[in-house]
Amino acid sequence: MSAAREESRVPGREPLTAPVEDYLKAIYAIGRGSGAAATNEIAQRLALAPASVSGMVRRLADQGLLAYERYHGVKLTESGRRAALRTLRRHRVIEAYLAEALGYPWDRVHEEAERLEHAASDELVDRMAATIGEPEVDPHGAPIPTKDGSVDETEYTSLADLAVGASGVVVRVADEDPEMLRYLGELSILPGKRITVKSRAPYDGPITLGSGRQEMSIGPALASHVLVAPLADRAGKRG
Amino acid sequence: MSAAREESRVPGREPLTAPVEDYLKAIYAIGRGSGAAATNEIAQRLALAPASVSGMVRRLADQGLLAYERYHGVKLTESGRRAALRTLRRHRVIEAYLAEALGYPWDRVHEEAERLEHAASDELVDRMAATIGEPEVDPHGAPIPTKDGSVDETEYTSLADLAVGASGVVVRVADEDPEMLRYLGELSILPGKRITVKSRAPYDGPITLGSGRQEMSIGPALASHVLVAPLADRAGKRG
DNA sequence: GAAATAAGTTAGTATGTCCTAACTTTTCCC
DNA sequence: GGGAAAAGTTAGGACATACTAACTTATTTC
Repeated sequence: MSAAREESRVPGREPLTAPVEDYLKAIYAIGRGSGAAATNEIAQRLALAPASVSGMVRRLADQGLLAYERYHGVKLTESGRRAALRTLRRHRVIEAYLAEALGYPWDRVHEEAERLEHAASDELVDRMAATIGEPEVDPHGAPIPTKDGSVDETEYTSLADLAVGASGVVVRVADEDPEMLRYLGELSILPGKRITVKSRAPYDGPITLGSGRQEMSIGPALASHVLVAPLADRAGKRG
Repeated sequence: MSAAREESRVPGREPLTAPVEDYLKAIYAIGRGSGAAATNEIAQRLALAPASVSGMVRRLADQGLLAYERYHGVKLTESGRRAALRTLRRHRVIEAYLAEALGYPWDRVHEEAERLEHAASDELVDRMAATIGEPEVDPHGAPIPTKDGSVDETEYTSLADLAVGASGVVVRVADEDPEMLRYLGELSILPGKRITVKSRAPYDGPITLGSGRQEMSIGPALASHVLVAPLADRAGKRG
């Protein structure tokens, strides 16, 4: 490799390429850190052909980032997990910074962060985090991994699983689709909001919610992306 | 190309690759917008083998970004010049932002900007510029191209060319070497500083400068990177 | 103006990442 | 448990970018 390529390395971390970082992030997201990831699912997340994934996971396994058994999916090694979390930290700090410091709307931070995360040095990310007061979550409520590689992996309840009558505080919206985010924003279903399930139509029908003095109705597909911390004032989970 | 690659395109501008943007910037810098650039000089700036440049330059010419005549160097076309200035604007706005908003020292903004310039959208760059008050120069005093593609191309006098007795205001340091920048910082030779040439030793010897109540001596190699706007209070240029 | 030197090009190769087409293995279902 | 469907792999190729080695063109120098 040339001197120019050497120079393009990002200081403060291993010189993983952007595609490699994307693979690791995807595998982490699928396995939530622990479980195995299927070739097809990786391919779908990254919008690649399954054949391309087969080739790449072999190389990542050779580099010690993945444990790979042919025909049986992959798992992150400890080293792979650390790399994935470093990228995830960069992504989420950048998202938080764009929203806080530069006034980005929450539906557009993801796309920008998706590119910057590969180019930003750890120093930049740390300065961003310090400037906005060491945030613990990104604008969608996703937890930001710490520098030493730990993350809050609490599994929250989806709004689609909250029983009628139960209340909860929205902690996270687990989707980056700008349209969906804008719509939720209009309904003011945002991290921190308190919400009560008023009713639920049968056959996976619309869910009626109360939030403050507002009342609204959303479909289960949307609700499934809204994660809440249930409040212990009434019922528990749905059956 | 795959959907993933499509997605990685930066919105708000042509999807030029990072290497292509680097070539255009280098060619612009060599030709200062107008003149021709030699293959070898491009290669040296980018730390590439001349043969690699021959290949790339042909492709850029095919794309209409360069005018290329075999064995006779290249020139930017109007379209190439515009692309170069867009990248230069991104680079310099980012440098200014890193220094202003994130407290980066002036000797480290270049390296970070060198990577971010390829990943940042025009929207991000515009928000950065707006946030720090639409700067006109970067931390080294280099002019920031405007969105519509114009730049201040004033040619300033180098400190090495300023006559004994003449004064000037430092407008720019035309080098990105961190060590050099730190040294100049220690001497407090910074954009905006007023400086007088007190004496000049023969045979390209050290130049003695006065700045405020300070007096110091620098070599001509260093002085040649310090650009000044001469003040009309005493002598003119050195012959 | 011809030889020496400098500058630039082509040819052939490598690397990383992607693709499609064809094949193999695993899983599912009756 | 055997065949269909789903999942995954290999083979072979493309593309962008880089390299080295060998060659060609341009420039300098006497």
